[in-house]
Amino acid sequence: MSSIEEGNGRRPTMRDIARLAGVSVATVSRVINNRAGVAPETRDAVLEQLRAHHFTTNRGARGLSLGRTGFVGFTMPFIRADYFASILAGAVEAAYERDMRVALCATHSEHDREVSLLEQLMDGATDGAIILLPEETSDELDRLRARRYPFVVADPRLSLPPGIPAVSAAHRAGAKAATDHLLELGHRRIAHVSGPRGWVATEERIEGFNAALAAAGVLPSPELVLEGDFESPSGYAAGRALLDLRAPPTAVFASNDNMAFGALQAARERGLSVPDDLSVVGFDDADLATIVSPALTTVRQPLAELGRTSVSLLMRLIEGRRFEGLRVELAGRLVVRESTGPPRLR
Amino acid sequence: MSSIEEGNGRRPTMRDIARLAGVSVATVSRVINNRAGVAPETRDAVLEQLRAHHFTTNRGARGLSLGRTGFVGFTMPFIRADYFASILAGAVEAAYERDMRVALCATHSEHDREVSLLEQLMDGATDGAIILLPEETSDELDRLRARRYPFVVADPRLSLPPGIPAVSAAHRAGAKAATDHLLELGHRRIAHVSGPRGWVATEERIEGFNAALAAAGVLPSPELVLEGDFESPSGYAAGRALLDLRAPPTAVFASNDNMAFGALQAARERGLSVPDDLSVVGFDDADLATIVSPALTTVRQPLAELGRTSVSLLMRLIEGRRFEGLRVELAGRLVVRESTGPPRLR
DNA sequence: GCCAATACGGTAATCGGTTACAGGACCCTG
DNA sequence: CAGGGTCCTGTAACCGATTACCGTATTGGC
Repeated sequence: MSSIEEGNGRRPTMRDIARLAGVSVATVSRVINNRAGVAPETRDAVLEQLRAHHFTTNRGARGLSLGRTGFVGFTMPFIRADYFASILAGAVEAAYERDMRVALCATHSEHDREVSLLEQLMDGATDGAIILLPEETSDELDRLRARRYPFVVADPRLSLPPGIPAVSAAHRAGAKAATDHLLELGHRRIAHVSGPRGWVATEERIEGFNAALAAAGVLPSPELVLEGDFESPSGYAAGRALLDLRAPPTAVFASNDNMAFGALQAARERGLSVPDDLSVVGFDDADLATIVSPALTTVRQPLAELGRTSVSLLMRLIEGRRFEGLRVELAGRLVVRESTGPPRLR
Repeated sequence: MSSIEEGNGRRPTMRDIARLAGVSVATVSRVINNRAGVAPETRDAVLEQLRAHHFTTNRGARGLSLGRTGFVGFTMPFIRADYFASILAGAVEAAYERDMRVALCATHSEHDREVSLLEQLMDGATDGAIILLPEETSDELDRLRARRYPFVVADPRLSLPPGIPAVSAAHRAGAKAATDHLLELGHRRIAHVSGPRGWVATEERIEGFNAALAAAGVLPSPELVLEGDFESPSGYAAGRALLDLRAPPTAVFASNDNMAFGALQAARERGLSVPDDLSVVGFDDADLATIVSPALTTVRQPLAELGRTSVSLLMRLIEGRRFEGLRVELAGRLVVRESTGPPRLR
């Protein structure tokens, strides 16, 4: 076939193509970028060479010229199948549609590592970044913003200073919907297994939980609110503790699915039937929620959408105007499955 | 504080630093890259400016100069399933240790898209790529290799032409271990729910399954081998079909955990007890395997290790010598949990 | 006091694109 | 046929780093 790149392994450059087509690099560039002002025959000649030699434009070089890299950074504490992967998937999808790539970094929840990753992302390697569940303090985020590096916080862990763009889920509304559902079924002793205290997600979900109880005229009992860490074992432990109470709850609202699974397991161990003896509601709607038995009633978080929205917000930041205090909150919705039902009559 | 980048948002360049420190760019470069031949005072002066202005070197420009981008591409069909997430996590980790970034692409199992992604990765945007479960035909992969773009196939879907570096799991050995386990427990009517026929993983696991049976002197019965698609519903369907047989199996070895979960569900529906009435073994050791009840006996695949190994192989390709026909196979191991036991006496 | 060796540090080309600007060819009009 | 447009195309200066090569001090030896 041709000889430029088949044999010697060197990718053809625009200059190669220009020489072969007997034109200048400027013309080749015009053809590649579909700019007007090139005679049809010239265009065809160039296109032919481009195709014959499998030319693709060197992103790095283009980035240098344009001051854009075509990369979006994405830092996350962990890469896992559940929550994180869903958000990531949405972000990758949205980036692809905009002809951007996603540069991935896992921080392992180490603060120093995340900070240094951000430094590295800013190395002109990316045009901006999405920081999922940031480990940074508000101060650090503020400083980052002062440096004019475009970034968006996805699902902030702690509450953020104003002026930092963030995308999060509607924790309060979701928690309220979950609790309302249990109340409507007739439950009155409803427990809550929360996430780590202090996190935005935790506090707002507790608020939603309490708001629902208050609206229904149910007095909250502190003994029914236990703190977990969003991992399954903590849900299991909380479940056991709750079932050991003199007056155990008839329903549990867990702040995420993982902990709900743990609670389910605790109930199963006691030989309790779900939902007859205990109703369980989760939060997230992880893949597992439908696979587990009984299938979990849960608040569906629009995780992929969260990723997508983060990218679209970020692109707006990158492309131009700055926004002050831009916040997006995405609504979830309750998905009722098999793990909730009316309390057993006593 | 300083004035270069705080106010106007432009990142300082080496030229800025050089001017501020009263030296040339060459000297700044020498300092940055820790090269010898710079007087201590000069070095200090430069370092001071570097720090004062938060200089970080522009990766894109450095990439252009050096012909290296510091990016490794990673294409995968999906991000969600935990199989993928685990491998990705390993790869990101390994890349980080080598000061590389991972550029992520999800193909959604669309062949055209994957091919075009590879084109894009080769845009000088990455130094090489890892292709997980490639959609490409062997021909296409061969052509890719002819272009001298370094890449490694992780967990090949179809069997690969020689000369293409690949990292895969020890399917045969894993399947044999799983089947041996069931045989040792005393099972003789053992069913297998396979993956899609033609896939390397499927065929090799079937081979391992058959090898174990043969070694134990058990005649294989074709009616006990059903084809699934690695998704949970297909395992459920297969489970129902198997239990409908005149002489149902006492044990099922599913080619992955998802299908094993489906089989578990089918057994539960029939009111059968696992493992007393039916033993079930999976393959993968997904997160869910320990959460589900009874906890699933399964073959643990070293998924994160698969990602790590892929990166390390890729780096060797990128850094230099070519290897012909480099193949790595990673061993898994059987994890015995609660879903397997001796067959009920008849 | 002179010369060579050595240590530093600067100049400029380069990587592969983009693009402002200049300039040539051609056609049309008066 | 001169002058003015229009249309196409080329030249060359960037983008921000790396680095081969060359020039200049400084120093030490004799």
